[in-house]
Amino acid sequence: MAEMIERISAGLERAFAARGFASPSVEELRDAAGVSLRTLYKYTPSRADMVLAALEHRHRRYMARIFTELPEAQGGALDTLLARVGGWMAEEAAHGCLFHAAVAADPDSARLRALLQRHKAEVAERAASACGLPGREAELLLLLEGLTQSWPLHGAQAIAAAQQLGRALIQAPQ
Amino acid sequence: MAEMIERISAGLERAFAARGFASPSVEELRDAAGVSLRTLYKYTPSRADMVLAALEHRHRRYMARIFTELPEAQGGALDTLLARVGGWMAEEAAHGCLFHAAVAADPDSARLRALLQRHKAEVAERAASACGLPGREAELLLLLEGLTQSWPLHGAQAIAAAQQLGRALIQAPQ
DNA sequence: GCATGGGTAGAGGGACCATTCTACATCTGT
DNA sequence: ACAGATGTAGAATGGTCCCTCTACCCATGC
Repeated sequence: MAEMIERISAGLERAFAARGFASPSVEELRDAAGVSLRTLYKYTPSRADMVLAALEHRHRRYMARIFTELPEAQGGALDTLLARVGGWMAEEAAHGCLFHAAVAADPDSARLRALLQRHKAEVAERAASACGLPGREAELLLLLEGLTQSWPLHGAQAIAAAQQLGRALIQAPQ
Repeated sequence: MAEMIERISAGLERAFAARGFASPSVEELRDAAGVSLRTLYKYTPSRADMVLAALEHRHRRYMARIFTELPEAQGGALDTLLARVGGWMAEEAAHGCLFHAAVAADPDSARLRALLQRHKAEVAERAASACGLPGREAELLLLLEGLTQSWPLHGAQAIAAAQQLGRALIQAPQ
């Protein structure tokens, strides 16, 4: 059933977000997913697949939360975007970006690397289009990544810094 | 001897940088350090200590490479700083910041978290003082982290984006 | 009534790994 | 010459973990 993989992915995402990627054993993941070991392995045939399922679920949630119903105005869109990322950090990702954490925990996995790249590229692209700044994906991704990574250290100050740099980005041409 | 711990730390840093923090076994670390298992455990009594020794060594190398002999001029200093971080990424950290990777691989370690915070705080402080931008640590760290994290995706474009945002930071007051 | 598909519960295999311990080599100062 | 500190080489231990497999339960349709 489609609901089963959704339920499993949601549980896995919760488990990995709370406990990191290295330490939770498959038995802990089973408890978090709320199914039996056999069913867990049926839908995600290896621990690596459990990681991928969790990240795909997170990607969907992140995109939905960050990009839906942004204001139309250029500056307003970017400001809102950055504030939402700050809110996401506070509520969901106090330990930093889950995609980077997954790759760091298993740097040899090509599938994981590809998923990270796809996630970041899609975020940059959606941000550029939402803010009306085509071709500025590099600058926007730099702001978003900088905010995500410096939020644990500077909190609300990091959001303000990102918004200030974002205004400079909009005013500066080229 | 002091040279022994230095040699071990250097080898450990190389091993973790090349293979990540999760997968290398202590035997691999021993080979990378070029000493016996007994000596390795004498200077770093647990695998967690090996990680800390590697990160301390990296911190020293990073600070020395990024911050020595920066130009005096405000804009020149920040431009050079960001270019050097780009060079560091290309040559030494193609897979991203080693400190973040270590914390991601073992999120429960308080010592590791503290070391990450100290490293980032010191980087931000040195950057602010080198660029003559006291009180702008949050903005500078955001730029540096953004560059570090987006470099794997955008390469030289990421450096240019960081430098452009850096110029905006210097011109904008407050 | 019962075959079947999809679920639970949980034990076991086989491999790997961090750490400790034993036995031996080599330098150094006296 | 030799005692002691410091090193190497590598085996043994104890534990954990991923994954598989057996045994069983239960709804649904014919």
